[in-house]
This record gives sequence, C-alpha cells and structure tokens, in this order.
Amino acid sequence: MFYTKLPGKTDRESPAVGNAFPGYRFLIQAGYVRSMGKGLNALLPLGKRVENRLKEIISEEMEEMGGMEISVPLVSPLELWEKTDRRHKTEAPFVQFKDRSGRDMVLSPTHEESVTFLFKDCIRSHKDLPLFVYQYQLKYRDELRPRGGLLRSKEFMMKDGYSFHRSYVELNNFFPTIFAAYQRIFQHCSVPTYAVEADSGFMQGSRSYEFIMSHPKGKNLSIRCNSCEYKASQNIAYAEKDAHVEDLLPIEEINVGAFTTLHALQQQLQVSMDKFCICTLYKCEKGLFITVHRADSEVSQYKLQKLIKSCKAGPPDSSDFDKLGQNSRCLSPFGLPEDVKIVVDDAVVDSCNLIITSGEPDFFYKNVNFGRDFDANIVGDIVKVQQGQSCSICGGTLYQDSGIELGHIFKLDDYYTRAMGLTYQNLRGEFIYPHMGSYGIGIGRLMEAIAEANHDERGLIWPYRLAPYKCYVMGTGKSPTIKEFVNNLSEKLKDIALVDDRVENIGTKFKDFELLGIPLRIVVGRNFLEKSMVEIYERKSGIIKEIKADKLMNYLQAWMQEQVKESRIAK
RNA sequence: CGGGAUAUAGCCUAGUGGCUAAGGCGCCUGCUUUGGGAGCAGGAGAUCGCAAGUUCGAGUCUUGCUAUCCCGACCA
Repeated sequence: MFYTKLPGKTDRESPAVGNAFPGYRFLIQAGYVRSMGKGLNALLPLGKRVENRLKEIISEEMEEMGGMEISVPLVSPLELWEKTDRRHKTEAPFVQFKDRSGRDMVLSPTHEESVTFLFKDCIRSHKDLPLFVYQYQLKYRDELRPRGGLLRSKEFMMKDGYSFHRSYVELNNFFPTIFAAYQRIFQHCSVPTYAVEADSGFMQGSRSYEFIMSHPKGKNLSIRCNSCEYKASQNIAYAEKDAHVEDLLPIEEINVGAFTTLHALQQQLQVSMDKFCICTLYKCEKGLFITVHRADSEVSQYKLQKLIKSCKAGPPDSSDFDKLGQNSRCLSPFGLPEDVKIVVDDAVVDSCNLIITSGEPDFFYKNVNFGRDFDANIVGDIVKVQQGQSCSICGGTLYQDSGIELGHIFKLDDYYTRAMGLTYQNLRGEFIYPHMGSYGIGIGRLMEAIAEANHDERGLIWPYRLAPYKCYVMGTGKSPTIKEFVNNLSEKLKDIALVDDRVENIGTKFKDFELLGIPLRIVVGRNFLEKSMVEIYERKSGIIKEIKADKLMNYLQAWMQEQVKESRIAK
C-alpha cells in the first residue's frame, strides 16, 4: 500500500479535542479515526484495518470455544422490548421511529431480545443445546452524555455473544470458559485488565463480571482488596462495617441553633463523624423513601434501588418535601406520614447512641438507637464502600480504583427465554426455559484503550497483531535504483507494508512513522547504493540494525514468525 | 436535563468597537534539498457557527438559537 493513496493524512499538531486521552488524540492525529459529531466516529482506512485485526483476534477465541458467528438486524420492533419489559425498566437510551406502515421500531441498544426471538424457533429439543453464537453489530444508544472519543459513543460496534443452556448449572459451568477467553483476548490486545463482580442492572439476570483496564481518568470505579483477590464494581462492593457497641443512653433533644454544615456541628459537639446519621429523600415509581445512613458513608443509588426493587430511584421534587411536612435541611425518620418508607443502612442498626435530625429546624436528637427510638420498613446495605474499609473476606484493606470497562459478561438466567416464551423439551418431554448468558466487548472502546495503553510521547505503538501494516518502507534520495528496489519490495510485501512514497524530507517521514505506530521501519537509504545494506528499526524496542538487502525478505519472514509466536498466549 | 466554557480557512491559533480579518501548519505550481517536520519564489483557500439587536461603524458588545468541549445521573 502506498501512503499517498491513503485518505486522511497525519496532522502535525495535536487535535483540539478537549482533554481527551492521548491515545485518542493520536488516533485522530495519525488518521485512524475522525469524529463526525458528538458520539459519532468514523473509521478511516487505517482505523478500519485495526478494527478488522481486532475482530480476527476475538473471532479466533469465539470459534475456539465453539461459537458461531451470526448477524441480527440493528433495527428491531419495539414489541420485543415490551415482551421483556425492558422498555420501561430504565430511562433506556432508545431511539424509536415508525416505519412506513406505522409500526414502532427501535435502533437496538443491545440485542438480547433479537437473538432470543431468532432462536425461539430454532431451539426445540435438549439436543439443540448448549448453543453459543456471537456477532459484530452496531449498537445505538442515545447516551445522556457521550464522552471521551471512542470510549462512549452513541453508535458503536460491539462483539456480542449469547449462549443458551439446558440449566443454570450448565450456564455456570460455561462461565469459566468465556471468562478465560476474555482474559486471553485482552492479553492479545496488550491491554492489562482485571475482572470485577458487577451489577447486571438493565441487562437483568443474576451475576456479571466486568473487565476493567485500570486508568486514572477512567469513569468506572471498582473496589479492590490489597491482600486477597476480592474485586467488585463499586455499585455492588461490600465491606466490613464497624459497629460501636456501648451502653444505650437515654435520648436527648439538643438545640444546635442555626448550624451551617455537619462538619461545623461535628466540631461544635466534639464527636466523630460516624456518630451522625444522614437522612435523604428519594423518589421512585413506588413512592417516597427516606434513607438513613451513617455520616462516614454515602448512599449507593444502585444498592438502594436493588433493595427497594425499583429501577429509577432519584432525587425528589420540592413539592415532595411539603408532603412530609419537613424541609430538606432537617429530614428525619421521626413523625413521617405512613406512606413514606424508611430504609436504614445496617451500619446504623449496629451502632449505638447516634445523633440525628429531629424533623424540627434547629433541633437534633442525641443518643438515638435503632429499634428503641425509631424503626425501619427495610434494613440493608445501602452505602458505598469507602477507601480504607476492611475486606469482609480476609480483613485486608480495601481501596478504590478507577478504570475503563472493556467487556462485560452476564448470567442472564432464564429472564429472556421466559419473557419471550423460548422453551425446549427435556428427556421427559417437559418444556423448560433455557438459561442464557450474554457477553459483550466494545470494539471502538477497546481500540482506544489499546491506543491508550500502547503509546509514547511520539505516537502510537501497535501490538504486532493489531498493526494496520506490519512494516513501513521508505527510500531516501532520488536514486532510481533505490526507487526501483522500494517498488519491488512493495510488490513482494503487498498488504504487509505501507510504503511511504511521498517526496518529503526524511524527518517528516520518520515523525509520521512514529505517530502511526507501525511495528517495523525499513529504510532504503545511505548505505544501499554502495554497500547494499538496508536499515531495520523496531518501533517498540528501538532496536536498529542494518542487513544485506538480499537477505531482507528472509529476515522479514523470520521476524514476522517471531512476532506471531510472541503474541501467542499459552492456553 | 442541570452547571460551566467555547465557536475565526482542512488543522492549530492571534485579533483590546475603527483601514482590505493576521500568522503558522497543511494544500497547489516551479526550482532546490533528502538521515530527523529543510529552503526560495509564487498561488488558492473565510459569507469570522446561525439569526436578530445596539452603534456612524460589530469577528469584538447584547439577546435568542445551533453545535462542540468540560463537570453530574447512564454504559461496552
């Protein structure tokens, strides 16, 4: 391939894209990717080639475990989403439209419905199971806030896999296989990842694992233990909560005057933060909820939603406070109307002699004890794990890590098959709902993560298998002999090489080679005419050497074999 | 949707109410140059995001719209 034929040349200057990750800046600057508007990205030929390499790596792993590639349409009828009730489960980013006949359609944000519907007719017998299929298909999510280049686009390519099993046990046994395959895929891509237990949320089902690449600017928060293997998404992470057992003291009312902040009050009363309780009002389709938690923690909306079995608990309107007869500054579990539910964090239950708002301005209660002084409708874990809390498995110290979520695998159980009436007949002729798993990798996001994990200050450094071209060939000077040699080489190497045929200064070409991140540079230059030597330079290692021109093809073959061998991962 | 910021040529930017909107990169033509974004000469490229308003005069001030970027809820 000749460089002059490529549309989308390199830019000398870094693009003005806010504080995007360096990896994304290089992808734009080097001509791999171009933004077509908020959350919409185009791939130029170089970017498309990387995407294809990624698909090869992923497909290899999928096929290895018996996966078969399929394709279901991007568009699906809305009625499928009504069957599984997901349409109303969240503020899902659906883009809906009516087709010519007035039928409601959606641009699918994910394809569980479509795939389940597809196999409703194909799966009839226990002999048809297990089944594992995967596809590469666009997803469209009208995200509230797309961000970070390819990290969260509205439209993005996803590898999504779906498996159907005769039972939960069978699904469960399949999980380690897919788990290991995902780990190998990310290893092949040279992105360091770790897996965390996560919440399946909108996807339904029981269990899920996210594959996270640690990154200081990542938006995905995980909790990890410094001494055992415990890793969990912050949404579901749990920790040891220290209780303070002491003798119960009689409740007292204290006048705090016009206190400003809890911290000020804490200073004034000279007690530690974990002695205070904070009350917060939430609203959802089931009504109003007041949460009570200790001030040394904060509410996890995820956990709250799970506990109260709602999907959209959120902040209340000001009119909701009027219904309580309390204002937002002195919310209290005391003297509430019947229909407001009280949700209490279990740490509050286990703590003694707490300080809490009374419901009246300026007054707090001291020495309040759960069970004696107030009660709850629901008790459970509703707070986020804080940095430094103890691991409830090993007692080690927990810390928070931010990262980018690259893949997510879900145990969906029989949620979809049940909702859509997909059954098979077992040996006894009974109709059974298969258990499903679903497995996603965001291709664009992965590409950016790879760029982010594999670059230096000069540009990208593609892992061998992902490089759009394996080597970059350039000649110097005007010698027709050199030109002829380069042209011959180009002919022989075909698709493997990107030949820089520009009439440009050598510095320009060197800079662009470094920006593009192609693994190997071949310069036919100063020592060619007299000594028949060409120069070989490895982008990653910086190793530079000269070899005889007539040995070049042999050298390249050996080098490529070596690279493939190195990138192969022991199973 | 809430809060903040920005919008000038393909890219990066300057432009403090006043003359024909400035520079660099890139692009085109010619010559020169070929081991680290080289040089010389010439050239093309802008309805200054859109629409109103204030003013003798608006890229610059005001308002509205639109788009983009950043911060929150959401996600692969």
